[in-house]
Amino acid sequence: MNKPHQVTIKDIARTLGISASTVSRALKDHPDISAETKRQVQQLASSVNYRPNTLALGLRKSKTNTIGIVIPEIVHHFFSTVISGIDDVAYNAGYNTMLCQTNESEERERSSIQNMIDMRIDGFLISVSKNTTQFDHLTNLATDGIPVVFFDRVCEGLPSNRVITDDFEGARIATRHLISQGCKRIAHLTSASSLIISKQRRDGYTTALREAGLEVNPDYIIEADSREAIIANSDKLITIAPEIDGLFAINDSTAITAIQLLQRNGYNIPRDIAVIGFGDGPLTEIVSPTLSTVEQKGYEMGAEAMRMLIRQMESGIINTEYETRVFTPILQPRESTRRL
Amino acid sequence: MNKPHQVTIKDIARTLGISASTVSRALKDHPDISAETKRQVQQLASSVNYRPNTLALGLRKSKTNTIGIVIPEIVHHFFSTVISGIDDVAYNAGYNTMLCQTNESEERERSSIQNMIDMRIDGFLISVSKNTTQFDHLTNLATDGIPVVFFDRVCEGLPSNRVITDDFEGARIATRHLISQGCKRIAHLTSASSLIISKQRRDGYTTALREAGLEVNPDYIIEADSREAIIANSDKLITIAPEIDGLFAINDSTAITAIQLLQRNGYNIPRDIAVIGFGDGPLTEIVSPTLSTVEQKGYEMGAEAMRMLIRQMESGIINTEYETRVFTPILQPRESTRRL
DNA sequence: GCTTGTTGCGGTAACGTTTGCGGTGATTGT
DNA sequence: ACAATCACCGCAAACGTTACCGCAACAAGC
Repeated sequence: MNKPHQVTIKDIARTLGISASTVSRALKDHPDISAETKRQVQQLASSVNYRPNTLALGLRKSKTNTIGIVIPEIVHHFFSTVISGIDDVAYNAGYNTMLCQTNESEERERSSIQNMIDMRIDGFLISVSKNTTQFDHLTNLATDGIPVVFFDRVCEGLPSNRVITDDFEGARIATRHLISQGCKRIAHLTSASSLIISKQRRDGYTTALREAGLEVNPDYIIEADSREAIIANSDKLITIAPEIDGLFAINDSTAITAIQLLQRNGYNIPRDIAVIGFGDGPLTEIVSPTLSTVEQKGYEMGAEAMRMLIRQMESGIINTEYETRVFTPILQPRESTRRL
Repeated sequence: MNKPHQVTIKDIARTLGISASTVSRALKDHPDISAETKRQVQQLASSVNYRPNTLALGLRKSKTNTIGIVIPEIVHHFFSTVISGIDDVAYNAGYNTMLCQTNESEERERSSIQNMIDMRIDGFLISVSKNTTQFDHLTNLATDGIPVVFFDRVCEGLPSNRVITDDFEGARIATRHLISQGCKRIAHLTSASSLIISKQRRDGYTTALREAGLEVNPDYIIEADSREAIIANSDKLITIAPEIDGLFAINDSTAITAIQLLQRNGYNIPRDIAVIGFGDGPLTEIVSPTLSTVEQKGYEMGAEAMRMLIRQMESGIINTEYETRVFTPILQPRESTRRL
């Protein structure tokens, strides 16, 4: 059983003894076509289950109704919720989504984007890789007139549409919360300084300390942003553990791993050291003690990014005005910081 | 700044004063073309950054080098790892991936698949929705000659390519493990009976009980497959809690929620009731007690499914022979079942 | 000299769709 | 009765690419 020929407009035209253009117009209710002809065409079309060939359409109109998602890692609660939000909005608006994970590789980011350009994607939703150092493939999108919305991991310096969380403010809120619980010597687990979000969160952290008249100790800032990184750098954390009474981690899983490490070393959380995370995955209520964090709405961010992209694509105007939507994270205090 | 015209083969032909067919052949090193012409064409092509138009190619060859992923929910650790595996293999093989989540809706499953057919996707990777009751849209794929590999949630009765976990055996292993720890009255948290996987797991559970000479008590089988479902059915679980000494949950998050519920009601895990889950997400080592489970290799399953699909697509032969790859889950005993 | 073969390239059609233009036959207006 | 209007439809080109066929030029073989 070989590939059965998908029925085309020409087939309909042939069996009805009319021209392809008439069929095309009849299908889209063009006023030039008589009611009778329309009826015949539409009936036959639906009875043979005619479906327009999207490739031909895309070729003709240079519009594919497809958008590309470029994301560092799919297996990440935050990112997967973002994708989910994107996909739901896209589906309801009649767009298809192409997905590429870069695995934090710049080279893969470049080639994936190029692939999608080759497929004549209508627009991009991008969260840039941690290791991307050259940004020409991203700036080129703008000069090529392809609409882009960056989310979460945006591209510094490049004017663009953005959907981000207020990382600075979120970190400030988190740190302030620790201070309000009586912490005075607060450490911070951070990520690669190349990422804007980690810089912002660090700034929020130091700002909150200064505002409270507390000293910023560089030894208290450790670069570790994952379960693995904590384990690899456990000695650093253990070294400062006796001195500190608070810990702000750049994300939840890092916070949780730190808590487990500290607990195993005899520290009581939150009595000895209060710990707060960032992101609010599904983990926070499952661990013991439950993890305080600042909530990041991934689904909403994805949905909003998709809506923004649709606006950009459908406005027709490119490159004129950029939008930025900032989501302010919300403090979710739980047991891991309850000291009062 | 309007859309800059993407450079085409015709453009190259025009500036070089040769025909489009020559350019096309020169680009793919056709023997008919002289070395000199090839050199000129290839040099110009790369200097103006020529990229073939995938839509035109797809239209011409009815092959898009794109595959479609249809999945119930993205925000699910297991599924996101599967997607990750798919995407990595696809990327390395030069395929693009289109993604659709059905949100467990049959209607959305149908229309997403139809959308992707309209885009002339080369093949499908599908995990069917929980609520799908009619399967014609899936059987049609076979008659349309479109290669499909089902993974995890396969389509019963429909002969097809499959990548699955041995749910029966996994459940049997899990239940046996509870028995080996001295449990005699073991309850089971299950999912919608329409899903093959839940039926298989239930069968594995009852089989293990019977093999050990233990009685199967229908009251001990509760339909609850998520955090929310447990909370909604908490009274049922609490009712049987005094009688049971073991619990096998259909997935990890259900197991964890059950543990928390039981703990709040004064039960000690694993002393009073030993609990085991299924799936091995990232949660198992984070909770206290750490959760015993049977490990499901999502990434490998995705990768294998993609490889199988590639074989099917590139063999050219459709519909002749179907493959099935079964992954046997591995017991991961942790604290939640340690009674001996 | 004529055939045969080779090398290198161009023309055309085709994939499926849309669209501007034009053309037919019939109806209307004067 | 003649032009103007109208309703309805077909032609052909175009989107970018490739496969098939063919053709010119030139070399070689007899």
